[in-house]
Amino acid sequence: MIDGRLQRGERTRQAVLDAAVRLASVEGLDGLSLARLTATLNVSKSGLFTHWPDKQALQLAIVEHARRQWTEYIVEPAFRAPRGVRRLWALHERRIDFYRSGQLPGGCFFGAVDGELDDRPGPVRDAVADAIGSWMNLLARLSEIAVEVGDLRPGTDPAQLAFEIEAIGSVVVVHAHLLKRENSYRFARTAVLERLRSLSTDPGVLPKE
Amino acid sequence: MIDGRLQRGERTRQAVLDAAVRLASVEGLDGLSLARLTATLNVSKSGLFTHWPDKQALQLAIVEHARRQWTEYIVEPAFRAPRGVRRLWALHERRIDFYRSGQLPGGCFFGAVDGELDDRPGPVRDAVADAIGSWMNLLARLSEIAVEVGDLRPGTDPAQLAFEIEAIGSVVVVHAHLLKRENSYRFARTAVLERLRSLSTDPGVLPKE
DNA sequence: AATATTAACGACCGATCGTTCATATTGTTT
DNA sequence: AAACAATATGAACGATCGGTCGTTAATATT
Repeated sequence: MIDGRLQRGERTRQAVLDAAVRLASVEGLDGLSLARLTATLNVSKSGLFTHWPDKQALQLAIVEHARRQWTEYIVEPAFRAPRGVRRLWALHERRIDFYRSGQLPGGCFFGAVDGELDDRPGPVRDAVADAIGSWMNLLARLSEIAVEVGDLRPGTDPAQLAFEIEAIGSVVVVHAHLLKRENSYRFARTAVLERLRSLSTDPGVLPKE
Repeated sequence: MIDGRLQRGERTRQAVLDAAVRLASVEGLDGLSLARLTATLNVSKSGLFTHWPDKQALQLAIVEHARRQWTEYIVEPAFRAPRGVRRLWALHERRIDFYRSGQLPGGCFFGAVDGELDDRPGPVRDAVADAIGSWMNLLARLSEIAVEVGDLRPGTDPAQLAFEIEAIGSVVVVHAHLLKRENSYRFARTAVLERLRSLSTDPGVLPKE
């Protein structure tokens, strides 16, 4: 038995979070004002406080929502690739495709908010740092596994490789949106692909380009 | 003969811009409010309008100021290194040192503002895009020269290499400040150094680590 | 049918935003 | 000394910010 009232609330909540992540990918989390958020929705400003006690709680929910989207669109599909270097590559490829698909108008939620939270302590900052930290750990762990299964040469530093992949992946948004350089997506593919091939024991398992 | 009034104004202007770049490296350009900017200075909020007609004009001046600092602290010193791959490396090294030195509390002005201006048209956005675009062109040009003088292997794509160096350089701020990972600076050094060595005709001209 | 519960709203609050303006202060020119 | 020019200020403005409150609509429970 389903309570129609709770159902209605849940529907609204998801609609707000969807719009919020989209908006925040452009304006950031602080730049996002409640009035402008509700402007494009069938929700009043005071209606937001039915679901979240204050703006900070909403911001935390937004971060959580963006994180779920990231997992759903990028991490989970990549895990359909076989273990080792191919899974690592799939992760990067999915990410670039996600950016290029224009799913979020600003390109990337985390890219839009990381700059404004750098040195501003608080729960929101911690939540974003935790999300990005987990992503980094995932990259490092998959790199480690790729070494263990023999795809990548022994001696390869997983943390170093994770750092490099993340660098290439994160800079592409700025270059594509701010500098309007469409070739950024290709550069980002090439950079990581060549790097992985150079570390691979058998480059043949990776695509040619 | 110097007009003491103009002198005074110029002194104030520089003090404001210095503080503004520092503050904006943490809060961004929009997050920066005039009241908070003047709070730490001996200037009233209305006093700002003596020097700039509105906030946007001030923001443009701030971008210009940050750009001058970037040139002064990073580009010019790097040009004391000999032409070729060593100059390219010096550029990256100076940049990482600038970040690590903590000259700006937020680490990097452009890193703090690029996310919030991604898709928001206007003169400020254009100014930031122009600054970063020039920097990219410099990286690409120095890469090109490094190929021409024979330091880097022929066939090296300067734009691709510039993209990779910029990626490594820009991500280090987020990792050091948001994730508080001190090893980011070392990762960023190693990544570019190894990349350049792998492309060099004579890796001996580059430092070992 | 009467009562609780949940979702959502409009009106309003104090604080802060960027901005204007009349005025004061300081330094230069005549 | 008088007139002028540049710098800087405090008080106030309308707009917008995040947030509160009393009320209504819809659904569920008794």
